[in-house]
Amino acid sequence: MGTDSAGTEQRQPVMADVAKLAGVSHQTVSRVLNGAPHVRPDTRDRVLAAIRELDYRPNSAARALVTRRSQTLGVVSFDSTLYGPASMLDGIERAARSAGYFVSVTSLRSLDGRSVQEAVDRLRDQGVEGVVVIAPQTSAVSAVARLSSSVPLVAVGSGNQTQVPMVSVGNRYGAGEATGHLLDLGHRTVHHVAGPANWLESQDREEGWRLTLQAAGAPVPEVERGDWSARSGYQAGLRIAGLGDVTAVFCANDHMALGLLRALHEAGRSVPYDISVVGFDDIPEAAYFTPPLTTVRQDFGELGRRALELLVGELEGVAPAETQVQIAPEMVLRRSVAPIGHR
Amino acid sequence: MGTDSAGTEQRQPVMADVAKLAGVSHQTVSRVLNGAPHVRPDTRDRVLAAIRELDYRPNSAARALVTRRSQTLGVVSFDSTLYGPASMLDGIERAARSAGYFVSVTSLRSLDGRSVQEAVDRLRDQGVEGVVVIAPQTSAVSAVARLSSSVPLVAVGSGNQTQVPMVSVGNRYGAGEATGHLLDLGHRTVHHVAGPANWLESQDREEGWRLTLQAAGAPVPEVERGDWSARSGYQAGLRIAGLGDVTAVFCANDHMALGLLRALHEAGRSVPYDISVVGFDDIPEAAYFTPPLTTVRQDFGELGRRALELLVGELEGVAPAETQVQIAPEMVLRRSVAPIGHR
DNA sequence: GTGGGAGCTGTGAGCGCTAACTTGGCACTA
DNA sequence: TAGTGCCAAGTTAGCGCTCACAGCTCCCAC
Repeated sequence: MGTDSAGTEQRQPVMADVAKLAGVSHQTVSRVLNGAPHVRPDTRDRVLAAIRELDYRPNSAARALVTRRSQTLGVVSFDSTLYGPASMLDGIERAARSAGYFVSVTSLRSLDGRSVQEAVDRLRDQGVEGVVVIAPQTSAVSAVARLSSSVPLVAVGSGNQTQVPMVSVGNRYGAGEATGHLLDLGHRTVHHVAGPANWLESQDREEGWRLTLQAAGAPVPEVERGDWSARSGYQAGLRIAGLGDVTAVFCANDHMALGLLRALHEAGRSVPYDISVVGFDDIPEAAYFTPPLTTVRQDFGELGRRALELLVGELEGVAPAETQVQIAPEMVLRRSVAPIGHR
Repeated sequence: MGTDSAGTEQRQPVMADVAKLAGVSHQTVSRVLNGAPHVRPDTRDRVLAAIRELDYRPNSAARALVTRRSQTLGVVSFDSTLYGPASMLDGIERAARSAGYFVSVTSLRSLDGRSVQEAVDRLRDQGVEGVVVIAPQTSAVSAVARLSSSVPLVAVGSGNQTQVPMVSVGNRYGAGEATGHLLDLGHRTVHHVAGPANWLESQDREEGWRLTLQAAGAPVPEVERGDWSARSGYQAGLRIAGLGDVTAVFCANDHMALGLLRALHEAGRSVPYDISVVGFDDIPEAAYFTPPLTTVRQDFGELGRRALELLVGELEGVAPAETQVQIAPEMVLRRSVAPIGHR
């Protein structure tokens, strides 16, 4: 306790302190802070100087309380260790920052509807203004669709779940391109290592593959199913190597393709001379697999950015031009594919 | 505008609404919400029922304003697209949630001190109670050290920067193990593909490698330097393949090892028969490289968890047992190494 | 009885900010 | 000179919550 009646306590300065130092009212300080008009330049300068001198920081809780805006968005992610979700999160965060929002994240371990609901509730309790859900499992999407939520929400993933604004990649298209490319090279048919059955991306890629085969009159082989991991791709590869008549494989992601490559190598099958392999995602490492992997590139960062754009549009009352955004993937040709019979 | 004077407006219920419905004062509602003692069971039940009926959610801004606690922690990450940072973020988020905190993230694109300062300031403006910095560059660490910040802060990365609480991996130790293992196998020396010179992890791994060679009296070859990417490992690999007398290479991470493997393969050098290769990290895919990669495993999730533990300890006034936590990495043996002369 | 300590609940103030309104001054017009 | 309008401030009232402090009831010891 200082001798001065004002005290010299060691507490954070508040707006009133700035006002006193600058010789104005707290409201004028607020005006300066918020860029309101009708403040004389020299008054503004005095206020700014006082702010600097005291190292004053506005209290965000107080502001949020009165404006009812937290400037914070929530992101629910499934497994942010995976390359895809991590990249989307990164894209979302960057876009959010440049739009003036903070980003609060929460990860899901389990993918049932209840845990999605819980995650969104948690975020909502924190006061987020909107939520992006990165949860591309069918269960999660349907959970999102019937989410009893008063918070604006955008999903990123695949699916034609029109109840919820959504941005996704043209998985069906990309898978079709990959499959078509292999058929064009003379392969009689194309085998498929699919992702988990409950992921929308798996379903769409599988469908794209299947429809393309059917359209070309090619036989549709039984699907091998993995879980996105290299390990599961390896196991699928061992089974495929045992089949004997396989000349082309389309994997639903690059990690599984890596495992497949490994299994084929161990089984003494040469890629691409015996078997051509195509992946999906184009992770940065795909160009350095043995052999370099032909794959379908999707821009995860862009996906995240577009999702955020959609959400911010909704929040700030801009008419939602489209609530279903689709981003086209693009084939990247590398040495893991060859025409049939090429040796 | 209802006929009732109370109105039937469509606004979020507040504590007073719950209190009125339950026939108690707002303070009693608060007590129930915060688990305070001296509330009669049936009163508590009435309040709980009212909360459920109105779907009441406490306003976190109001609570934060009065308690001066936001229940939010900040994370500054460098490139959350990379496997390491993404995994740490994941570990941090999970640990934070179970400790009752929210997590707000912000990504750095550039790594100079100023942008670290900005990121921390931004988080602080948002009202976070503490910050974890995942920024393993020397520049970032020194920036953190002299950060003019009134927020508790923990760094995760390497280094002996004792001014800041820090949790890191025994990079020197791990690199020494890897190098020693290769020497034990009869290799005359071990080449090294290092990470960026300004990353602490690079520096420590390089030092571990160098000291081990020197201790064994082995010659210390010139270092090849990459940037963690498979691409840079590939380029280093091309150079190493041109050297001719190399029999063992230790790469500072698995992605560069992947590129190296690719380059050696293209150059017609067999791994492990001509050249043994060891990586660092043990990313999930390392077991499926061609050949499967011997590497040094570090548990990123654990790293994140420990960092958060340290931070929460600091926040909640627990005596900081240790402010410098070190986690031991562990070698994982796979087929990319062989004794010298083995064929 | 009556004082007093528990157990339970209510009252009032105030966290730091913004929104809405009010006030005072000055220039320009009629 | 009075009236109008605009600019540049100041004043007041909350936002929804928690904290500190009263009360009130009940029960038991003396």
